[in-house]
Amino acid sequence: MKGYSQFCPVAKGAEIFNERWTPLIIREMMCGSRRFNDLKRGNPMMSPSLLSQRLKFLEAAGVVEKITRKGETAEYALTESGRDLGEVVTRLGLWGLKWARSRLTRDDYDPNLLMWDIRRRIDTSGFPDRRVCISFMFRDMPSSRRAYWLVVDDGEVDLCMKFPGFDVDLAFITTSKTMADIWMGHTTIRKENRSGNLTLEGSRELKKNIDDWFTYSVFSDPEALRASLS
Amino acid sequence: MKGYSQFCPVAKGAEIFNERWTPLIIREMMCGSRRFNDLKRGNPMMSPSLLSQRLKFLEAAGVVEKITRKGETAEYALTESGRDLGEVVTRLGLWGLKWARSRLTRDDYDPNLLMWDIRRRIDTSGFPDRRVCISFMFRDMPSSRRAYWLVVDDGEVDLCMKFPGFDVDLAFITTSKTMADIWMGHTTIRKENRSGNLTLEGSRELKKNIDDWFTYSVFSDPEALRASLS
DNA sequence: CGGTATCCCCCGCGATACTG
DNA sequence: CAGTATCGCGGGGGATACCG
Repeated sequence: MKGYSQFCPVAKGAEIFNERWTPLIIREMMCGSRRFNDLKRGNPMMSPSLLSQRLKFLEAAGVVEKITRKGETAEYALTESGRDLGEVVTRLGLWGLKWARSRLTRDDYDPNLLMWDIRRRIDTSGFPDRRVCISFMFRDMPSSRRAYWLVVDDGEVDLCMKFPGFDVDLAFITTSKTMADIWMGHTTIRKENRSGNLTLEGSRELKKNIDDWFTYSVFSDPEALRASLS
Repeated sequence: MKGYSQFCPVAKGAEIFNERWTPLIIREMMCGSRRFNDLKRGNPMMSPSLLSQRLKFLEAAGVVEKITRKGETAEYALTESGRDLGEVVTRLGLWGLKWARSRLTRDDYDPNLLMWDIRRRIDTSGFPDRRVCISFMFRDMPSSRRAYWLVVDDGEVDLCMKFPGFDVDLAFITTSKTMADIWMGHTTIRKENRSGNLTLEGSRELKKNIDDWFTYSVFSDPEALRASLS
């Protein structure tokens, strides 16, 4: 993007922040993604060349640093400047949550992204010492994005888009919109379960403890999120 | 800008906020501009058609409202949503002030914009009950943007780019960069006056009271600005 | 003054392929 | 897995003219 030819700090900030995709790259990093393909996965519609270009620009702008250790794959991290900018991203998100919810379209409810988000925040600390498989079935989606499996093993959570071949311990059966609304904290698992929009099938134990291991989006509690900002 | 196809509130916010020029339009409104040409003057590099387009978009997004009173010229104002978004703009500015200052280029020091900003914040309450004319001469600028006059009369401040024909009560003689640095609070009038980067010629009275009527940018006091945010 | 209409260029960026 | 290379188009947006 060309500059604004203004000395105003808002203009100088916008020259960096207002590039397309930039807030979403920073958000992804704040959520813990450090590798190229993780960043890409969090932004599936972004082409790799554009992501590469943006990362270089943000690096030059002092927002991101690339860490290359020999033998290891490169990682990207926010600098102090980047973490500061991350607070702007969060506040933009809080604004979006409050004022732009009505602009959500069907296209926005992509289960790929939703599952990628959910996967990241599964709390495995209370899980049994064996492999656990949790399936998600989105009735409203075409076969290509209808079914997902989270495989929890030894504290690791893997997201599969093909049946991994393991017994399913718990199945979520719902729509992508209901699941996204749950994830965003606009409703709860228990409420949607009771109303019939969400069916849970499988382990009683996992169902009982669901509030312990199924962690909602950080935006599900706006007050707490806002309070966490400086 | 096409959307991101993401339900994430950051993405929905960015679909509105991250359009080119949008933060600067909102900043301009926060500073009190309400009419089309005032908004345009605060963003001289923006074409009128694009400004018109953006205003329509922001109106549709619920950020701006257009107020049309018959017989009067249309005005634009921030809605509650827009004022909320204004806080994001301010925080982006605070970030830019802290982390993007080094990216300032010569192009950014446009005296037109600087004078437009200064004009807006002259405090006329302590001025005498007669017309006062204050000139600004930027030594480093070509003739087209070398000289400006602020004419204060009856509490109104007019910005002239041609000599208005009035006696000059006080003259600022400096460079655009020094004046911008003063305006942004990176230095002060007195300091630059002493060091010789700024020459003040004219009324002793106006010089003595200069801290009363020459108001710096809101960004000159970041702590106070931050404290003013919710 | 307060915009709209038009034209056209350029480049951002999406798509795809490919490479180490 | 971690990117780079290439290509082509679409439309964003800059410039200018014009209208009510």
